[in-house]
Amino acid sequence: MSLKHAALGLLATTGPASGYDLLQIFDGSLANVWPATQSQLYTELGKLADAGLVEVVSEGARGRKEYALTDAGLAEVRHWVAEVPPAAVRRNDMLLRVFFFGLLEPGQAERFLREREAASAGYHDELSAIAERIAPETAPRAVYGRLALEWGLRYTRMQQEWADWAAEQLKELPPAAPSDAGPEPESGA
Amino acid sequence: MSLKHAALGLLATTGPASGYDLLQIFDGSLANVWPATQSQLYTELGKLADAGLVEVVSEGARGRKEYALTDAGLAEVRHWVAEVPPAAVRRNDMLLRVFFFGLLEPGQAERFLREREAASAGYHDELSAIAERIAPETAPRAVYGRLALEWGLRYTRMQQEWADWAAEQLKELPPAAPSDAGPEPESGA
DNA sequence: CGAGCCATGTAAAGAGTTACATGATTGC
DNA sequence: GCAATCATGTAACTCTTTACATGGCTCG
Repeated sequence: MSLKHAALGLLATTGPASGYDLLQIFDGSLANVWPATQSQLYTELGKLADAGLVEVVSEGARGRKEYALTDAGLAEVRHWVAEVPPAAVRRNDMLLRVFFFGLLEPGQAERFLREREAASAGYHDELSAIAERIAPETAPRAVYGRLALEWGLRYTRMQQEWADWAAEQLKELPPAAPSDAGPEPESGA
Repeated sequence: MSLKHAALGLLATTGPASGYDLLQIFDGSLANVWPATQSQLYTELGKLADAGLVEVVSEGARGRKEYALTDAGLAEVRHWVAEVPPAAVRRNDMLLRVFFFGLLEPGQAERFLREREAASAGYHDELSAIAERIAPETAPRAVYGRLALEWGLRYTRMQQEWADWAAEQLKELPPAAPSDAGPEPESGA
């Protein structure tokens, strides 16, 4: 549902571009919020052209097709950004695993959380590095990307702190006598 | 990829259950981290049975089929929880919109962020209410669910604070003279 | 006996991923 | 000429959503 709008939005902000061009941008800045594969992008551009939201404005070397937004496409993406409420629930397979900690051996859950803590810290550092790289330029085009980046910094820090907190919580738990809700459903249960 | 493990995990923690039973649990506690539809669950249980990860242990009234984990299923879900690294990137259509703020009229982006701030605050309150409802019981089975709940509390607060911060940032921006990276790609560009 | 819940399934369409397939151009 | 990069497309498969379809049981 949103690759459509991601493609329209990119065309709107960067001007006419080929599928290949858009793909570079996806793999660059946008990959963290909306990854897309080559296959998917080309298919989507075809559909958008059929729908009249984009049009081929020039054909270059090697069969290169340059797409540009139509007025309808611009209206569509503006509407989507400003007026369509963002999706509320997001799937989270990390948290899904947390729900099933009861199935693990003692220590495994804590190890899991410590790994998450470290991974979040590492990801936070990566984002910090990016932030420093773009900050000096104060690139005017990057303002909005910087808002997203700040979200990432806060998110990764939050997750790091949460993982630490959660790991500490587990320490304080009684060793979970396997009587009540133990991880023993086995076949005979 | 994970509905499979969500279903296996539920069967593992709650013991044998029908598709209908699992659906109630999905719509209850698990809906926030991994929503599933009725259709999807029944199909998935069928596939899991074919794969030998679950088996029908009894058939009740109204065609009710009760599924239980097999040893293979238990091994699979334990492996998934403890050893398969959680997915790194998560799509976020809210942040995708942020990248395209340049397309909006002045004020629209700030309004968007204020709405997000309010929505996050509201969601935070909902989670708080849930937390208070389960806290007094100190239900021993809910420990892990509480870790996830705390994640939600921290996440919603983080997002609320970020949205406020981001809205303030936009205020401080120069009114974006439509010279450089302006939102005017139009047809003639 | 009818409403509401219990309970299961299929079909179709929209997204996304992975793999395959092809060929032109540029620069060394 | 060969490698890297530019550039596009198709096919098969999986996952998710929405809608359709069916019927049994329970309680008032």
